[in-house]
Amino acid sequence: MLYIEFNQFILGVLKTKLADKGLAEADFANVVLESPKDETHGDLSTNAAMVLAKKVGMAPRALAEMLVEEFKAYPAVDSVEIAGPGFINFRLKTSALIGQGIEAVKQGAAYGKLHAPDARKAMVEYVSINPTGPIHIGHGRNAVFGDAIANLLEKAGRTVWREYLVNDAGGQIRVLVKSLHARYLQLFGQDVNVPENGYPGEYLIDIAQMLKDRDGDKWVNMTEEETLLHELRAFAVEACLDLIKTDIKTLHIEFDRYFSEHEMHQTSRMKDVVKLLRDKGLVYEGTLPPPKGKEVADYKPVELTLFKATEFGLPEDQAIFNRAGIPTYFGQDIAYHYDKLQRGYELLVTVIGIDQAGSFTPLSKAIEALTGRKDVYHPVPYEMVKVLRDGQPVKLSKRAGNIVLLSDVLEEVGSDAFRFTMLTVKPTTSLTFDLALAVAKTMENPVFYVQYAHARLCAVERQRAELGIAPVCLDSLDPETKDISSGARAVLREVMLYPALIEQASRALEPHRLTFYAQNLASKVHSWYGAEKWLDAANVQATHHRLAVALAARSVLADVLNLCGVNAPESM
RNA sequence: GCGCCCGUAGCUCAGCGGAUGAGAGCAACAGCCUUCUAAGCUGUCGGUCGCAGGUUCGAUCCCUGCCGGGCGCACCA
Repeated sequence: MLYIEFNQFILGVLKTKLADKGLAEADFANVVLESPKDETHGDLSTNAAMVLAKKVGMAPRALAEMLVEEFKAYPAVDSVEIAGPGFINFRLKTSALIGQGIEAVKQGAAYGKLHAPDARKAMVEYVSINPTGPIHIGHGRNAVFGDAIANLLEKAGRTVWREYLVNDAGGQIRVLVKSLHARYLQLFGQDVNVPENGYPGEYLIDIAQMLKDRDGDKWVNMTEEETLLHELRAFAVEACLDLIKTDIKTLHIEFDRYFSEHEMHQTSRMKDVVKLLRDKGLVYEGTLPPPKGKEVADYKPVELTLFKATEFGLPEDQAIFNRAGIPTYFGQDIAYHYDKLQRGYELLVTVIGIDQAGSFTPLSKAIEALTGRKDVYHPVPYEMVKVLRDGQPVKLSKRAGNIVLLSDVLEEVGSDAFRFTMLTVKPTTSLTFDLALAVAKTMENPVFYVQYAHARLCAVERQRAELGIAPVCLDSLDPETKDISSGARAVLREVMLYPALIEQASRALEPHRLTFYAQNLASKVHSWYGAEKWLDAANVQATHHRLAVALAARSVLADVLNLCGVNAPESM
């Protein structure tokens, strides 16, 4: 792939030419080869001279001058210019771009696939919502991002494992069972309310009915909470998880594993990790000060097992076990992540709500302590989704029972529109989802713009056959052809940049760049489509050159949509 | 009080660990279908990048302090 090879060539030149300047590997880390914002500045541009000038002890432009001749020697380079404060701008030969187009068509889905810079196995953990009810729209954002990140990492050449943590061991399950039991009793005509802090959602009525169908009145006279918990836990969790899995499936997401917290606690992970941290002097028995900013009437200092988060500059230490000796959420988390490490994963990505920032920060420190590395744990925080219904904000609360269900939204706008829309905004921007607008705006949703481009490219191929024009033979194309218009060249330029997108987006774990690239490429396609007629039975050779470009665009467009988890339709 | 996120065109948002005259989509306005899908194309309009300092040859981007919005803050999840 041209971009990758050229990038390596540039780094090679830099290292050779500046070998005696005492530069370290790290100095080259900031050197980037990118497409200039302004296309009149060429096809690619590097900041190398500016980034390295200071270390080398030369003025940026002078350093650039020194390097230009070497760069000119690269076969695909047509011309090199030094611009502004010291940018080195490259214009590539159109024949080289055509070569990239041909490569893209030939390689298909393999085009843009990279070899990971290091072989560490990656695990992406996402969704992971508690199995206490259906998914709401905010979790949908998590699901879409996690899945796209996993796709991206795979495309970048990593081995990726997708996992959902089923938190079936905490106190919320106890509450769930109590709520379910109340609904169950209601089915038998008893005047019982769902507990104050329980789950009032109507889905539990259906689940209670399933329980009644299965067990009849077996639990009507059972009041022993522990027995109910023991007997109904698995049933309740499974039923709720089924609701979640249905939505996950609608989004075309598949996990490699639903990891059960409950099962993990049958192993010694918890004990082991605490011992490890204790041996490092990071775990001790102590008390926590009263919480700030929030009145707690019944605060009493109690001796707990604590993780020394303050050692890492955090304001408070973190409890690993509560006063009853049961692992806290944080405690479970370090055990779970220790488990991931034990399974051989060394790149741990977790898509997690920003409201849990307080929990993933100490966790990152614990993982740092366990591995001695800072680049193992990568939380991807995302802002909550705010929902407008009839112009009014909807308070998202599972407890209040007025959540906006993902399944409802998907029914209204479809998986493609939902996934693409979620990926058009970076995760740390809070997103307002206007339900009325989502339906009404369907036609102006950018996903249709991109899909339409793909459909057009397919339509042209069908038209070709109808006109009796022979299919394109890639090996007989002439790279030096003059049949490539500026519109077609612009498309090829995007195709050439696709590997750069994969490289950069995967490194930054930023899948929203995929949708921006897709819109950009689609825009170039539509623009070219309007500017020039592609099919011309009287000039088959020129037609073939144009069709080759169209095929390349189609292949890349399909691939980038695939990474987003969005369909690439052949017709619309 | 502390912590995390955000504040860029009327609206929704990009701007990839600093740099070549601030971008896209939508909305508004003006054009383009006897010719490959007009769910499209072409053009116009539109921003003192929340405010104030600082670092630099240069800041939307980095640092500090404000202002505004969202979220979180024991042994809840």
